[in-house]
Amino acid sequence: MKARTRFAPSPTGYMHIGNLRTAIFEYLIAKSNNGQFILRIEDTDQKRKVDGAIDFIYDTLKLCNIKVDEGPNNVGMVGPYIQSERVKIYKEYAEKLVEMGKAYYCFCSEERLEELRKKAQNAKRPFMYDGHCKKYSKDEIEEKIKNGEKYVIRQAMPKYGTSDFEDVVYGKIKVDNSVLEDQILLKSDGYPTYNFANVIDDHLMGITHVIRGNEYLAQTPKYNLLYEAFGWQAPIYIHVPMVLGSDGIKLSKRNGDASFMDLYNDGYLPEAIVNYLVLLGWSPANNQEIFSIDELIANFDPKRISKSPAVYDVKKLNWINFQYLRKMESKKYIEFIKPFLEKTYNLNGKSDEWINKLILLYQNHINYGKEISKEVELFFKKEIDLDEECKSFMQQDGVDQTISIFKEKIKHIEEWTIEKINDVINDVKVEADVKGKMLYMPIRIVTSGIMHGPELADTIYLIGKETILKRLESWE
RNA sequence: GGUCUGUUGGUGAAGUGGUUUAACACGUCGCCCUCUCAAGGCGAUAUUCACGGGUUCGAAACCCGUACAGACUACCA
Repeated sequence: MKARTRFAPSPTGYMHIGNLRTAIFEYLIAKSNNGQFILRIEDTDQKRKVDGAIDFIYDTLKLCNIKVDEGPNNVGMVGPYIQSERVKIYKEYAEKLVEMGKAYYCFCSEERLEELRKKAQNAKRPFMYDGHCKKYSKDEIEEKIKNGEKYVIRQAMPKYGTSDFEDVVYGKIKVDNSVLEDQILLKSDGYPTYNFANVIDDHLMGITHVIRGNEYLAQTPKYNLLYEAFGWQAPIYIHVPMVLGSDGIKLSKRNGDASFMDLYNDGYLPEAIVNYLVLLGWSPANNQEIFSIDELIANFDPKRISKSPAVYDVKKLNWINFQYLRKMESKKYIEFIKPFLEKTYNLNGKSDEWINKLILLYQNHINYGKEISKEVELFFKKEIDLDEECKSFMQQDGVDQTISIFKEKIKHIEEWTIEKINDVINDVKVEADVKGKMLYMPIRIVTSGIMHGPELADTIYLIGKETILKRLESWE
């Protein structure tokens, strides 16, 4: 079966990873069924609209290697793809529904609704619109509209019986019709509500699989009633569990790094983010953890989506990103990391060869791009400042001798290469008759000022002859 | 309050009635390697699947109840 899925965000200019994950699931289901992935912008709430949001969504998806087959910027056969440009369509269908007796005009004022709400609250009863406006005749309605009275169109829910449907991940969901409210389909500003627009659009756009957050699970019977009223076939429903923050609360802007762009800017690879996100709430039949997008398409099975919410955990993302980073080709890796280095350090006067070596030195040290800056700090410090641990190490017998031999040898080194530096260290080993810690640590401390760092010869090489000699001179 | 949903270790999770004395991965801890850090290797880390009943020869898995959590209950999506 060919699938058509859709990603239908509202254009708020921000995408948290829960949203992105839904988009990924939608994309994977479309592609694993040889189908299309559609982008539809749900901007029926005009107050929340943000300029440039559509391009932002396209950019994000593109970074993630998710190709939009049809959408506002690459229009297909079932456009327009922005709901605010489809208001005529919704109005037409809403009126059709009224004619069929499945919906009705409602002229109730906000005040009246407010009063009903209060009454319900006082009586500790759930609030439900009372169907007050159902009573108007066709003529009365026409009259009211002619007089410019504001109206909405509400769906007329059945009062008895139950509605059920089958969800791919949650199974059978059953709801009593009596708890379904006569929800608003068309708002008084002429715009449809989400509840209406999504049904009309999904049908008109030929959407076969609806993938969305499980907050819609209990609402779906209402949508099915709409499909039924029009005589349309309801799509396959795949409701997905929420993504929670580490505090166990639903992700939101306030979680900071829960936004894709924040992660991207911190130097997480989009492939790694996608890979991680797919594993939140879904698991493959085998134990594979690292997936290319094509492998995901080949392996994704919506039946294996979990029912319970997943907590977003950066530690695992770090690990996955690290797996991608370490497997990158040197050239690509350097290209990727360099901007993060440039952000914190002035690289003027440093050769490309130096920069590249430095970056490569840390290929298996960092989890994400931004981490490079604190790792390489020692190579940009002018002064070294020994801590207590270093100082006390340097108090030991024989250390001074090791240093002076090293000083002498390194001063007369022929070429400043890692190999030659290693030769010098080896010579010191023989001449001073020390090895292991007693050989390396004194040299390490005097040259770099710290006890922990990458390979000594590399470190010395990158710090540079001039600085090394200066540090050795000022020792004692 | 009502409706719907969920509950396996710090985290992601496997598991659909019987080699499960609960996989795998992240994390954490320990050991090895090593001048150190990182990486890598090895090992430890849930007497038990929210709780209480049942069904069954046998339950994390099936049923019922309770607790807790979340979502929905908007002219938001």
